[in-house]
Amino acid sequence: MNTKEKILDEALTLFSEKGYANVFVGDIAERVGIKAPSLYKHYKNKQAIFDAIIDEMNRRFEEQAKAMQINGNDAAKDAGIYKSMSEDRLLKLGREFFLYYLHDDYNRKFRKMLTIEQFHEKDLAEEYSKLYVDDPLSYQGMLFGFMVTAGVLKTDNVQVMTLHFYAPIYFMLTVCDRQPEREPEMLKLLDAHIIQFDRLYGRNE
Amino acid sequence: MNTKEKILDEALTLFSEKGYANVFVGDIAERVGIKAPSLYKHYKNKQAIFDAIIDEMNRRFEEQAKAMQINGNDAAKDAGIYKSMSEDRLLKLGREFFLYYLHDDYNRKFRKMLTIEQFHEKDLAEEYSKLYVDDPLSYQGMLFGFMVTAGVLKTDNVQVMTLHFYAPIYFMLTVCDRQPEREPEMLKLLDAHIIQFDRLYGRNE
DNA sequence: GTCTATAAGAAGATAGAC
DNA sequence: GTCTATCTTCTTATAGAC
Repeated sequence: MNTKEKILDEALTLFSEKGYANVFVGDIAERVGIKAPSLYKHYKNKQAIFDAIIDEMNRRFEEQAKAMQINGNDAAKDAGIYKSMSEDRLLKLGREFFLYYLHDDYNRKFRKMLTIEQFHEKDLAEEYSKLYVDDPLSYQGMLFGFMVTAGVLKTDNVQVMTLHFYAPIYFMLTVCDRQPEREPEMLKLLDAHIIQFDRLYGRNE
Repeated sequence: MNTKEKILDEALTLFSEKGYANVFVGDIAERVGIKAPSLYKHYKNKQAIFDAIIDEMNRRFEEQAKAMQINGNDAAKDAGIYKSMSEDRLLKLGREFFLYYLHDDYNRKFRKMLTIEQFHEKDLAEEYSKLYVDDPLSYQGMLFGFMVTAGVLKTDNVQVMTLHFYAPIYFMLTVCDRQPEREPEMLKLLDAHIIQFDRLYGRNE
């Protein structure tokens, strides 16, 4: 990793812990292993570092979204994989999603940074809602739509069913972001949530 | 309202919009209608204002919690009010809870302030989780426990049922805090959520 | 690209008159 | 209790040598 990338990396770490205003250019420089003035050879000013983080994370999320869309569309053609969607498989999927979002450094730090900065600018509020409200509901809603078609889930309101699946997961994610020591407790609750979800919405044949 | 109270009030408003670090003592003073140095006759320093907000809000929440506990216990003795808990009544209760938390100035501003500051100190993380995770789950879990006993709701896991009711409400609350223009959309979704919740968990006799 | 030195300005807080 | 004036410290950012 070159210096310019390392600056973004360390800045993200600090912003996610203290928020933009409480991080000083000198703090970032120290972590990178340079002095504050050297940092201005890489970025015009402190705000430019923040903006570069947003741009870089947007790039990554778009890349990821594209990959998921392809997966989703491929899966749609093969309804068989949904027909065989047992409770165990739903559990595995839920846990993987949860643990990935929780433990992936970029995801966790960026989410925490946006949590702190979401009220500061309209753009950031929209970014937060896109990433943690609308995109997940839309993507998971699509998958659940397939499952309803395939007959493994049953509902007359896919949107609310998706909300019932995702909102508790989001809720537990925010608890772990705030209090990482509660992760074991939340993992247990996550399993109980998915099992109950499957019993409520599954065909249970 | 005297000056000392007005300082707390204006500080809370500013902290909830910009976060502690982005609010300057002069900003608070200006809103109160005095100059910055005068403010130091009322509070030792900026941090003392923040601490006083926390203390004052804790006092209010404890007061409120005490009142709710009394209501809850009284209600427990009168199981009849749960037996007659129709879908319409559940809807009304859900909406009232949601709109109160969303529109009550102290609630909304304090929640936003804690959202911004939750990662800054362990105490604040615990405060946030107490107010918006554990206390609501515990209180609503108690009410739902009564309803299960009364036979209007049916489940073998009250904890997860409570999570299924509360997490979507919390989720929609955070959306409205971030993007108040989405309130109508969220109110519609709230109704759909509660109706579906009632159909999933209600006895539907 | 990194450093030291330093300018420029902001923000918290105090002193002391009224 | 409020004000003006001021101090001190911190922070961003630039200048210019290496």
